[in-house]
Amino acid sequence: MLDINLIRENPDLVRKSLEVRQMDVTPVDQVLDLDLKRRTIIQEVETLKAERNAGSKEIGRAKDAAERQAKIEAMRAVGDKVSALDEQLREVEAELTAVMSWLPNLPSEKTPYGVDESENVVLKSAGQLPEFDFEPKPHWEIGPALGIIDFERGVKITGSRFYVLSGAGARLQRALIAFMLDLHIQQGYTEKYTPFMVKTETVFGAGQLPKFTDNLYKDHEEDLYWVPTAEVPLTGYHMDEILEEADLPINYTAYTPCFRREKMSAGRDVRGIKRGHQFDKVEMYTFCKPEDSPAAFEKMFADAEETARLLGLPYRTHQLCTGDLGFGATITYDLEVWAAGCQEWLEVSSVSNVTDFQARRANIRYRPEGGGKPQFVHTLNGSGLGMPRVMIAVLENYQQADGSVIVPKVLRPWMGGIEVISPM
RNA sequence: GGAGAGGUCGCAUAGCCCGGUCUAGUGCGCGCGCCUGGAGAGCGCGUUUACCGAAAGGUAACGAGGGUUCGAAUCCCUCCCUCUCCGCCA
Repeated sequence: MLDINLIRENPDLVRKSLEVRQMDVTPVDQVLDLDLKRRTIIQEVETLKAERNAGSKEIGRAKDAAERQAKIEAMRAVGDKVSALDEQLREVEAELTAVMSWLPNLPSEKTPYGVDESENVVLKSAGQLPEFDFEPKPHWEIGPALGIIDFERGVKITGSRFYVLSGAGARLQRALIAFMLDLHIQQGYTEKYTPFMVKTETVFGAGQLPKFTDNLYKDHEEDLYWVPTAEVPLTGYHMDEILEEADLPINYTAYTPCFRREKMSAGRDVRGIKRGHQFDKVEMYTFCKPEDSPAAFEKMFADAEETARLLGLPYRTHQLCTGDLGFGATITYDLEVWAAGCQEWLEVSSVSNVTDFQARRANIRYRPEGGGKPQFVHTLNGSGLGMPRVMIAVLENYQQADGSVIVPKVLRPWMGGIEVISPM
């Protein structure tokens, strides 16, 4: 959510931000209009309420019955006006919130202009692309051949885009999760195990509602959503709280499965495990003071990079341009790892500085040391790498001519002595 | 899922039966000051948040949302949560 004061005082800045995101600017005028209506009604209704409060007190003190009755009649009239205006105010405020909740965050001045993802800026490449003296296979061949990915069973149990990991494959994923969590803990994050189902307010706070309704799974009976990312419950963790400045920054890491309907991407990336309705991910999340968020952003991205580096995966990084920037983000770096089999760079991490956008929605503030008004915190989120895609890269880059796959050294502590995954 | 109890200003509580003097008393905690060689005790003052307003000031919030009323922490309804017991269950 944007600051209504900012929109009121600097509407051109907000229009500009919508333009660079290639979005329609008319909501800005709607907001200005509704905001004016709102404030007009508030002034009117609050004057009447003050009158009613004073009048009601007099009634309490009034001795003369006739005078008292007259006053009651008068106040009843005032009360009716108040009710009518309150109703109007509710409507205007609901409308205002509705429009506001669709406005994206303002891009940072450090985010380069661009129309769409083709204009994202390359930051760097790191690591050596693996070389093979044979034709490297895609994971959808490696996995089934090794008996560690079972597409048919997934489809049988649930439907298309679902799969089962078996034996060393399932274990490999568990190793990845454990490796990442332990690494992030070393990097200064506190592990959280959160609910995987959350209520509407929580999804709204993280900025996934109302815009991404179509991508969420929902239990309509209980009015609960399945988390599309750990970012959602981690944002909600401090919802409606006032944190102490001394406690900031707060860094969390969490493993969760992620559930996405992906209606919009139907038909894309259907082969293999690249894009499913359910996938596992380890997330990093930070709450900090506004002035600290640029540095926290660089740190979090460095932490994501370290994850790829330790796994020995060649990667490259991008900065998203304004046209490709996510809804709540002001600035985003993406990290892609190379997958030798499908010959593709796979996006495995996206780190964003969300500034106070989620903090406003979720009402997360901190009290400055030495007192003063509570301020909104800044929040940042980043994937500590999405599991299936990292798994793809590991399987495809570490494959050998005989069809076996070498287990990266950093994962071996969790593999129970398995150094090479061989056909069963 | 059933029965009962309860949710009030950081914490603990009073107020609710009998609606107005209650944004709300008290204790603890916390902050500032006095006192003291210093500390403690003691004393004094202060100690939620949001919104509207240039300001003065005003409005709102006693789990949430509705209702009754001139007026609701207080009465009525719905929902949520916590605790105790029962049922069921990994």
